[in-house]
Amino acid sequence: MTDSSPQTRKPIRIERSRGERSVSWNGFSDCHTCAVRQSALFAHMSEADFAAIHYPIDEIRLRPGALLYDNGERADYLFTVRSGALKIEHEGASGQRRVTAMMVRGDLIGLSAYVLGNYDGRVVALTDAMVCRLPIASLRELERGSPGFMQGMQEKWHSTLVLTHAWLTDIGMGSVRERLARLLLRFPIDADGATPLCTRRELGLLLGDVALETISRQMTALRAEGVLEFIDARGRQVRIDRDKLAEVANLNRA
Amino acid sequence: MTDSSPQTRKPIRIERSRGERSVSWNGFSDCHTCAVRQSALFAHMSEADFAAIHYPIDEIRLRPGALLYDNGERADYLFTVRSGALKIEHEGASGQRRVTAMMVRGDLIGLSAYVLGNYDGRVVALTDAMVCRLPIASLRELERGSPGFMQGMQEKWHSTLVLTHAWLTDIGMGSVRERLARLLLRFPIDADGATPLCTRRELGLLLGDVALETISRQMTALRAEGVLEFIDARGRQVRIDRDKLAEVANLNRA
DNA sequence: CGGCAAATTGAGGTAGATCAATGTCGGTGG
DNA sequence: CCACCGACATTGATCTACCTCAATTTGCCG
Repeated sequence: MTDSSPQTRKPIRIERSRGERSVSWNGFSDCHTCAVRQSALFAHMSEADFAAIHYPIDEIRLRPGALLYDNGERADYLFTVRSGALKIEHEGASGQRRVTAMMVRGDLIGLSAYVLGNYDGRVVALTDAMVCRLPIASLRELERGSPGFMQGMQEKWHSTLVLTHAWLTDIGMGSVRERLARLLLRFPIDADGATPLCTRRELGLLLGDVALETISRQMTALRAEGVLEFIDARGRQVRIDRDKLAEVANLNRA
Repeated sequence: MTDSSPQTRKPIRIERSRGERSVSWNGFSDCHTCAVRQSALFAHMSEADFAAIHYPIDEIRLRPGALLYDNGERADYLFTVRSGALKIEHEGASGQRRVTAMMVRGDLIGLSAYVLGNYDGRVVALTDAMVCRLPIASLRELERGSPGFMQGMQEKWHSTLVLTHAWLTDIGMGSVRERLARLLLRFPIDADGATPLCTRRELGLLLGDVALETISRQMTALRAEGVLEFIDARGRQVRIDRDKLAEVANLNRA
């Protein structure tokens, strides 16, 4: 509908490398055809509202281990996840890190920055991932323009809280075996039915400081039971028998 | 300033007994002299705004174990804590309960109900506690009337999130000894310098399903070390050497 | 006084941590 | 192409923090 001032669309190279792991700009998002648009922030926005965004929405590719943002950084963008998985970490008073959520397709990242102006927590990619980068300035425009926006924002905010609570109970309680099962079920499946994972060490951290050896043992056990099939020899990509795995995950209190 | 329509102030007996444990109405809150008013929702509200509340703010006394509200109940009130301690519980997909926060003096309870209309989670008193009951209808009036209100609400909301994250890291990670130490430090101290606690079982649940025997052993150990002094014979009330206890709590990663 | 709920204390079992060795893949440089 | 390397995974052998089961004690309340 409107011309989204194409001249502002200069391709920005985001360079925030972390060893060889990197974050890179990947092109402009075609929001109109994006499946995520339905589930994300814009669910009940009209096409007209949507077209009124005068800033470009970039698409960013993250490799495993890449840092999307760190705690306290000045925030100009929010993000929605298109593919892959990322973790949100928060730091305790005495320096301990704790994962408070895992974000997948459709989830909105960085929401509290909309209120605070700075990012709260730390976001790292677990697998290869794609995110869309939404300029906060655009969102503020929308807030002025469209009436239902702020309510949608609040709902989204609330659902973030719910997400965290679900994470806590699912991932924080029970035997390692159960919790690992629940965690694996949260990883997104790609087109060919495979599930790309992160390192065993990282899986252990996601479960809240579980030794990587313990994870390894549980993984091999699950493979032996036919719940997992290793695609990659290292078991970085697996095929999951979701019914069986759900069974394992549900062995909790009556 | 305004007449707060005293005729609406009929003393309501709240009866929601739970065995002998009960919730009871205790009188009308004198908000103007309430120390909590500073830290709570009304921090930057003018006296005039405040006087414009046309519903009574009741004060409620809760005995240990009393249920303030349960998940899914229709919500007409928010609460602020005047004294004592309460826990917030959330239920996981497979029925496990997990404590997601402990609320003490000045904390605001039930905030998400302001958006949803129903309570999210379950709130139970850990010790004797007093809370103020704020009619949501009043808050909506304020939202219309005073401009800074909604922002204050969002900040409060955000700080709730931060509280939960702090809880997670402090209480969810490390040895039982450390975590117990951090938990004890969170209990409020009453006028005479004593700290009323809850049962060992309950302490175990707060730490996320720790056996009550383990708690008992740790408590006696801490007493033997002179970190705690038991006032009550049963150790339901203790005097805490906060420096020593903080030391115990900080034995974490370098 | 009897009865009940909470706390303590002991003994033994177990999930998971820790230490250590080996195996395997993927890359990088000669 | 091979040789080497570093990161990751596996596997085994202990070790230990914590759970579980069980007995006993101690208030507290009708």
